[in-house]
Amino acid sequence: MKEDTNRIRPKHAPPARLDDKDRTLLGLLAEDSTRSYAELGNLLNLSPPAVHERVKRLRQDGVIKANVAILNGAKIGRPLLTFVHVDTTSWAVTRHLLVLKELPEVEEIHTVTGESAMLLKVRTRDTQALEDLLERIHSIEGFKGTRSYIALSTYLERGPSPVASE
Amino acid sequence: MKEDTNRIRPKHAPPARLDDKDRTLLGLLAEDSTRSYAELGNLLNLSPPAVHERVKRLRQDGVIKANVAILNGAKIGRPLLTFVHVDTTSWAVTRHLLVLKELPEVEEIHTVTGESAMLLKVRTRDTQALEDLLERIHSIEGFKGTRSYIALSTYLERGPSPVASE
DNA sequence: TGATAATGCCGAAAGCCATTCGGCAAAAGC
DNA sequence: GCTTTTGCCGAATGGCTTTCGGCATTATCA
Repeated sequence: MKEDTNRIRPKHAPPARLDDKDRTLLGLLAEDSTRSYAELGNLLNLSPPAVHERVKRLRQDGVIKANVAILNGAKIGRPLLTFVHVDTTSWAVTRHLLVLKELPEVEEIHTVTGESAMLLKVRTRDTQALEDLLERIHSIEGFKGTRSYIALSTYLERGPSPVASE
Repeated sequence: MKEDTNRIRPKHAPPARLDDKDRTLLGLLAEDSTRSYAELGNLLNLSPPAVHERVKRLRQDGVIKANVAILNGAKIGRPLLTFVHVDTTSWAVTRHLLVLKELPEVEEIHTVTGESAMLLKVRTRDTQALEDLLERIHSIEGFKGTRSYIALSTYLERGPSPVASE
């Protein structure tokens, strides 16, 4: 199954064993990963090497997937955020949507429950660029239609946070 | 307008002037922010201090909003990703939704076009936790109902990428 | 066009910080 | 009860960030 290579399925990722220090550490890093191990150590009552070992372990276990810079969509020329529900004639067609991964304006691709098969999160320069993208999607065989929801204001946007307790 | 403090509106963030090196630099950092200035300098044909100055400027200009660790939702006890469309009786009610910002399972809050006023991205431990959240939303006055779309598989999930050219 | 200011870069140096290592204590396994 | 494992610390090292002075190029303005 070549198509499954880059798929993220919950069943493939059993929860890791984390203690309270791990969880607060993850919360701190999910908020700001530029903090030094010394600073984190102060907040956790640990020495810098101890914090380092925990981070290293969390990385190896795949709990920390990556460290990335969060860019301001508007300031990099993509002020328009849109959620696109994609209707298909059959589930097999969803495979063809993976070509959209190569497009820089496409940020998320999910298969979802409900009346449409897939959900996209896309960020474009303007409505024209959104239209171009929708045109491209409709050109692929097996697509019935799309429903787009344009984000007017964004009040919160962050990544996954660790649960408070075990 | 106290309520606008944390709102992100495109009109408040005019695009920054970026050259090609800025864009490739942003692309690299959005992908992996652990790269050293020496490594980035090699890729950009710049010295480490030059890269540092650019990153510093991009941070000050708000182009780089933050550096964060991306956590594996499944491994931190939140395997269930759901998009929730929230219907309200009036637009004013959307203000009340901001209390949801405090909940760790809520990752995104947007006002959107279309039949419902708001769109949430939430990540919970299980369907029970999702139900608790929906119950909480419905308990707030002014809400008509919700439509939830559970993510079955996630094929792509990343942040904003800079545009290819000016 | 020519003087001046501003920008962006480099190389060198300083200092902080990540990273490694040895050793220890507590917990877990047998 | 002994052994193994785990997690932590303190010290030391090396790499990297960060600062600084100076230079070249470009922009500004007369």
